[in-house]
Formats: sequence, C-alpha cells, structure tokens
Amino acid sequence: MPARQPSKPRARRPRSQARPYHHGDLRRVLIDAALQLAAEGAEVSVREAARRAAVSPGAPFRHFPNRDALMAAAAEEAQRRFRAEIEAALSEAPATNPLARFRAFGLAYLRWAMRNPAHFEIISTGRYFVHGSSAELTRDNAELIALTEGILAEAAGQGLLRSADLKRIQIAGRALVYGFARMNLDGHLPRWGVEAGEIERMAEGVLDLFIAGIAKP
Amino acid sequence: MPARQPSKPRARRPRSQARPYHHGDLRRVLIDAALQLAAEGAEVSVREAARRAAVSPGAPFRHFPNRDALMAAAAEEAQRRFRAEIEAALSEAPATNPLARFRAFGLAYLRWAMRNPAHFEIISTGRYFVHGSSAELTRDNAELIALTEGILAEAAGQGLLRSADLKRIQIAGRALVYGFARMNLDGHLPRWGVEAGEIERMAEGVLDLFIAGIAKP
DNA sequence: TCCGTTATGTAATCATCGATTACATTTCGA
DNA sequence: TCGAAATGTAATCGATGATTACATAACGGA
Repeated sequence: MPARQPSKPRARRPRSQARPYHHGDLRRVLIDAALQLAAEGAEVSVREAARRAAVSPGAPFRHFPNRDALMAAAAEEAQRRFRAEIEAALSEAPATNPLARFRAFGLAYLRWAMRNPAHFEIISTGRYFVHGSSAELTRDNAELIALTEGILAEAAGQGLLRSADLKRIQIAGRALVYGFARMNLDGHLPRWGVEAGEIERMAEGVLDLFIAGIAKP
Repeated sequence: MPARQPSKPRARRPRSQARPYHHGDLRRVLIDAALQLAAEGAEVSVREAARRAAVSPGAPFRHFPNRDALMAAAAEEAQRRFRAEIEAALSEAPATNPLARFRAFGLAYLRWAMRNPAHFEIISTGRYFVHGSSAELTRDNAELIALTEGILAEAAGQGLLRSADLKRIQIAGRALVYGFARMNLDGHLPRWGVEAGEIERMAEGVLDLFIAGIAKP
C-alpha cells in the first residue's frame, strides 16, 4: 500500500474570498440541483450537482454517504410534491361520490406524471437508488395505495362496481395509470399533435374508459 | 496535445496460445453477454461484456461504434424473441374470435415480460441506448401495434365492443399491459406468495378485467 | 473572551468506465 | 502469393463515484 505523500502545505485562500467557506444549506441545494438536472434530461451526477452548487466534488459526500443517498433524498422531495398535488385534488372532489374521487385521484396522478416526467421516474424506478432504501418513500407510497383501496371499498359498499374483486380492480387501475405515465416517459405515446394538452386529454379519456369498464352499467 | 509516446516494442504472444487470435463471432458473443448481464441484474458495461468474452476492453469497439450500439443490438435480439413468442401465441388462437385473439396477445405479452423482465426493460426503456436509434426496433414495434389495431377493428366490426373509440381502447390496453410489466420490473407488485405463478395469474386476471370492461355486455 | 470540539468544505488520490489511437496479427481474395 | 481489409491488443484519456488527510468555520462552555 503506497503511503500517501506528505503533501506540501496547501496555499491558503485569501481571507477576502467572495463566498464564505460554509455554504449555508448545501444539502438542500444539492437535492434541488439533482431534481433540476433530472428535469432538464441531463444525467444526474454528484459532481455536476456539486458544480451547480459551486462547491468541490467531494463536498456532497459530507451530506450524503454516496450517490444513492442523494438520489433517495431527491426522490423523497419529489414524492412530497406528488402527494401534495394528489391530496389537493382529493380535497376538492365530492366527498360522497367514490367513483368521482377515484377519477380525481387518477387524473391528478396522470397530470403530475405528464408534467414532471423526470421526477416521476425518479420516484417510481429503482434505477436511481437501491430499491426500498428510503423508508419514507416506501411508507408514503403505501399510504397512497391505501387511499385508493379505501375509495374502492366505498364504491363497492354503494354497489357501484361490477366486480367484487377489489384487489384486482386496484392493481389494474394502478397498472393503467402507471403504464400511461411510463409510456409517456419512455416515448411510447404517439405525438398527437403540437398542442400540449392533447396528451393530458388522452390520459383523461383512458381513465374514463377504465372507470366506465369497472362501473356497474 | 501531448504527442503519444513512441512506445517500446511490445512482447509478442507465443504462437502456442490456447485461444486463437480471432474470436470467431465476437459480435454475437458480446450481444449474448450483454443480455445475460442484464438478466442477472448486473449493470451492463462494455468492459464486462468484453471480460466475459475473454477479450480486451477495446475489442468490442471493432464491432460497435459505442456502448449504445451494443445495447441497441442486444435490444433487437430481445425484441425478436419477444415478437416470436407473441406470434406463436396468436397462431394458436382462434382465427375468428377477435376478443380471444386480443386476450392471447395480451397474455403472451405479459408472460414474456414477467419471465424476462430485464430484457423487457432493455426493449422498452430508452435508458440503454438513444431512443429511436434502431430502425429495426422501431419498425418491429410499429408492426406489433398495427396487429392489435387490426384485431380491435375486427372486434368492432363484429359489434363486440361497447365503445367505438378504438384508438382510446388501444392506448388503454397498451398502458395496462405495459404498466403491469413495468410495475413488476420496478418492484411495485406485492409479493403475493412464494408460488411463482401467482403474479402471472394476477396478470391474467387484470387482463380479463380490462377485456370485460371494453366488451359489449 | 478564549478555546477546544464538531461540522463542513477542499485537495489529492484511486479504481472503473467509455472511448480513441497506434500497432500487431490473421484472414481472404485478386 | 501477396497485400489489403478485418479484427484484436496495449496504452492512454477524461469523467465519475468514492475515500482520506487536511483546513477552516461555527458554536458552546469555562
């Protein structure tokens, strides 16, 4: 093992440096940089995030043990925004109409995924950090799922559904919105036209088709 | 630009080397190594593929201009297998029952995706190589899509569908199977039990739920 | 107010990877 | 048979994630 060189004394920075030695809230800035990089379609690297924060390449590792931890923190932040939007939509939906609530949930899900594709990917794919490494993300996700289960149970209670197999309906519904969101992400949706809202309208149509299919005629 | 060193003459390999200088079909071996690496869940790197082929790190670049090209070739191979399985399933399905054919298509799709998750990912995600860089992949995919459109048109012609919006049905169906496959891939499906076939049965159930939803009652 | 402990950033260094280039060897057809 | 084309090797580059030694700032108790 080659011993590290004693290294000659390093030049001190002049005391009049513009930026203070301490950054302020580097952790937060790094998370935002990671999300911004993702949103721009760029590859997210620790070094690039450090560069954006105008900090040395090693500095981020004071706040995150490794790259995965940074990505997990970014995912948690994205998930918070995602969940906030869904809950806002649900709070405006009629409290006593389960199918309308189901629709509001799905629509908010799809809209957010269409408008924040890169962030949706970070949340959903195990690509950016080890799967299940974030307890917060796991719990948060489980709560959203429980929410849809509750809504479906209500719908079944009011006799609105054709099938009694709620688990199956729930998985199918999830697969539908997840699939649509990922098709958009992976470039599998036809380019319907120049108008931006067209994809969202198709998303809405697909959701309505599904709901019509599970609803009692 | 620092000129390259003249480099002292290299030692020649003894003529009695075990492996011949030329590999035989390195291109093919590299593609298989890439697919195998993916299937093992390992990260696919050109170097590792070269290592598996017992070849120098630079050798692959004689057959592929860059990493993306190797991955694209691997994707084309995987897509061929995928498509072959779907066409086999369709050839066994009743020729005159569009909904049964639709179901056979979806089931073959889901089964292959469940059993070859990593290969499905290589095919579907633009992660491994630049999107649309493989004309073969694009064309192949378009043909599969056209196949489902034809089946749906037949079903509509026989008056089997509740809705006349075939485009919407087609996208919804695609989102459903794509979403289920990706949920499996991304670890979003509950671990129903030890038995392996359980996920495939749920896939089948979800597919049937969808078909029941679009079929005229 | 001083001082030492802790938090936080820097500089240097390493291994790995994709990629390129110069060179060596084999293959194959004119 | 001989020379060009194909194919592999070795050396090297720049970028990246990661680790370590060190420097500096921040903060709280005596």
